[in-house]
Parts: sequence; structure tokens; C-alpha cells
Amino acid sequence: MTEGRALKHVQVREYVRSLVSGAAPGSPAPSERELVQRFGVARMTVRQAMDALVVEGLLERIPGRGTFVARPRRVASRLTSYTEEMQRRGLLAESQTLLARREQAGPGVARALNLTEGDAVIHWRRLRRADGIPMCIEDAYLNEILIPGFLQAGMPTSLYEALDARGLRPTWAEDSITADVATEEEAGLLETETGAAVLRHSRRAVAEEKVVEVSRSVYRADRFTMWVQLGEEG
Amino acid sequence: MTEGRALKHVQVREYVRSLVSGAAPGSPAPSERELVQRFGVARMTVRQAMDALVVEGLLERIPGRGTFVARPRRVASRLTSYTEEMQRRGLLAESQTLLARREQAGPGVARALNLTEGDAVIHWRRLRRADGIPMCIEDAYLNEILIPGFLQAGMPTSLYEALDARGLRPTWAEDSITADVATEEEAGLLETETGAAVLRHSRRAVAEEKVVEVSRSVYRADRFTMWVQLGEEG
DNA sequence: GAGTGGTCTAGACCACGAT
DNA sequence: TCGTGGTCTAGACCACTCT
Repeated sequence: MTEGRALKHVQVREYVRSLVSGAAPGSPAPSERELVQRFGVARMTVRQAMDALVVEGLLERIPGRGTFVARPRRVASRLTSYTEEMQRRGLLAESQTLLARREQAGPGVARALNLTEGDAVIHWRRLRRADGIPMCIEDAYLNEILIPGFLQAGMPTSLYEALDARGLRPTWAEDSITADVATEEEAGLLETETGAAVLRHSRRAVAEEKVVEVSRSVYRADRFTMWVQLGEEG
Repeated sequence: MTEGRALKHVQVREYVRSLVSGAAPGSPAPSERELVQRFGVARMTVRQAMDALVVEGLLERIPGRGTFVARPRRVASRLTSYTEEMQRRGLLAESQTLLARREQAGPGVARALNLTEGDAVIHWRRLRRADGIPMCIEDAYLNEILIPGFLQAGMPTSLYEALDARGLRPTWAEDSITADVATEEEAGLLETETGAAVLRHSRRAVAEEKVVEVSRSVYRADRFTMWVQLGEEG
């Protein structure tokens, strides 16, 4: 209807999607035979369309009864950047670059980035604030080969948005989280006391099968609680 | 072959699965027409079988070339229990019950468990060790209605295994993680110093759409680093 | 009994990749 | 040119639910 060129199963799929988007969970979707009539296609074609929506988690089939809008599934946390995370909390995210330069990768960073020691990496150290108050210090190390001209382009507000623009938005990450107390230097930057509780967060972020970012952050524990959703429920 | 009763697409699917299990990523799977011949079924039946394995992430189709064993996908962390987590680290998990009784839910616990204040909950406090050394103190609150006779049955070694036996294995959880310093009481139990860094971990665990467990744990930061995998990569 | 989704057949034509 | 997966047809029978 809308697209003469579109594949039939795509047409049916998008028609059903538009029908049920916004509908309450449990609402009935059109029956398969009804869609066969409406689009004048074979039932297998309709099933192909519906299968996609079922896999997506939008629809749920109940044999003998029909097809219905599925209850939204609880899913694992999406990978978010600091900027997005603060926005979600209703806080204004700001960053102050303390350091941004080309360095030779040390042994730890090289291993984490799948590079050889001495390879060029970009080291970017920022003091990050939320609503104007220090929240964390982040040291990010980036694989320079993947993002040529990054330093010259001027530092972006959001690292993940900048990576996204290069088609390297991280989609998977391995994080480690531990508790510690602030060193004197950290306490100074974070405007807190030496010995105050801090959360240390390390991340190894992957995009397109390549490790693009390795970072170490230290958060003021009095300002930051990490939230994680794990697993998946039908 | 193996099962006369089995549906044809299941037979084909399991045959292909057995063929490619253990095969290196990139190895070719049988072509669809080859399977049509072998099983004497229609091509749509073979496609149904292969579709399932593709959705599962086991196979990958490349138009014009064939179907191949997919590279293992990076997925988000599974929901694990303390016992499983320590096993994964090669440590011996032990628990010492400090308290296990029926209580009336306070406001916080009631809200977290979707109950009304004053409803019966099971409060289970344990000192957990790893290789004999204190690792954390955990206070778990369980919805008694979902697990009648739990206290009388004798406390199990693993809470999650006990829930699993009742068909209530948590599949999804909402965790919060923050850093703090140990109180005097905590330090005593954990055999560390008052003011030492600790990781506070709260969990709200869901099984079958019902909140079954709410817990608060405090880990010795010198012994415990949390690992989390986020997102998903094709 | 009427309607639903689940399974299955025996073909067909297409675009694409390899040779 | 040949083999591959992608799409599509026009039927069929089944088990199940609802009324």
C-alpha cells in the first residue's frame, strides 16, 4: 500500500506494527487469515511477517486463541554513556578536559585494547560534573587507528556520540566495579575528603567486534549509585 | 531418526545442531536443498528449522553463499547467585546463617516485594565466605506466599537452587551498586577494619513476573570486584 | 462448529556469489 | 552457468479454544 517496491512480508509486518504500536498488552492483533484476505497474500507470507514481530517481542502467539500484543519484556541494561546516564537521572552532564593527547600504550592499556605495547593511543582525562558538582574522574584510552584525526577534530561533548558518528557506537562492554577510598589527588578534584568512599568503574567497550574504548573512572560514592538490570524475562 | 514422534522441523533442527555443535565459526552448514533431500521434506520445513538456529545465534545466513556457523555473540551477563559466582571464580562458597525467621515487612521491603506493609516475609541473614574468608553479609527478604514451608524445610545451601526447585528461578534482576565504608558491626563480621571500603549491593530479583527476592549485601572491597557484561553484539 | 495458530507440501522465480 | 539463500503461492490437516 504505502510502498509499491516493498516486499510483501515487510508490508504486512509494518502494517501490523503500526496497528499495535501503542496498543495495550493483551490487545488482539489481526488474525493471520484476516491479513491473508486484506493483502491478498499466502498465509506463509503473513506468518513470516508475524514471526519477525514475535521474535522482536512485540507480539505473542497463543495457539487456538490468536495473536496478541505482548507484555513488554524486562531486558538487560543497554550500554549507556555518562552523558546519557546523567540525562536519564535528570542531571546536567558537563565535562572538563584535564588532558587529551596521543600516548604510547602501556602494557595494561595495550592488552585491553588488543594492541601492542607502544602503539599509539589517545588518552583523554576528564572531570565530569552533574548539575555542576563533581561526579567522577574518567581516564579513557582510545584506539587511534580506529578514529584517525580524533584529537584534531576538537574534543566532542559525548564520546559515544562521536564514536557513533564514525559507525563505532559501542554495543557491548565488559565492566568491573569495585569500592575504594579516594586518594588525595582524587579527593582534590572531586571536592571531597581523602579517604571518602569512591566507586571505581572500569570499562572495555566493543563496537563492530573491535575494542574501541578502555576507561577507568572514579565516582564519588555519596553522589553515585550504579543501576544494572540483568537477565531477560519473557 | 532419533524420535519417530518428533516434528519434522525439530528433527531437522536438532540434526543440524548436532552437526555444527563444536564446529568452528565460519564452517558451512548443510545447504537447505541438501537437507530437503536428506529428510524428504519441503524446503519451507527446512527453513523453519534453520530460522530457529539463526535466531538462536548459532547459524548465520549469507545470501548467494550458504549458511555458516556464526561467531559466538557477546551477550549480557546472566543472572547468577553468590554460589555460582564464587564457583566461576574458582572459590569455595560457604554460608553461615545468622538469622532466618518470619517477619512483618517494613515499608521498604514491602514496596520492593510488591507487598503491603506488615505482610509476612522471610528474613534470611547470612555471613558468606569464599575459601573460608569472609566475603559479604547478605540480608535476603523473600515473599513467603510464593514459597510456603520454606523455613520449615531447612535452609538450603543455595537460595537460587531452592527457588529453582519451586519453579521460581530468578531470570531478571534490578541491582544497585554503591561504595561505602564498613560500620563497626560489619567490620566485626567481615573480619576487617571499621572504615574499610565496602561495596553495597542491592538486588530485586524477578521470577515468572513476580518479585521473589529482595536483598542487600555488603562486600569487602579488598576481596570482591564485580564484573558485568552489558549490551549484545551480533 | 467455527476460528485460531502450528505444521507441512511441492512447487516457483529472484538476486547474488563463485567459477 | 550453477548453487545459494530470499521470497512467495495455494492449498492441506492438526490440535486447540471459545461459545
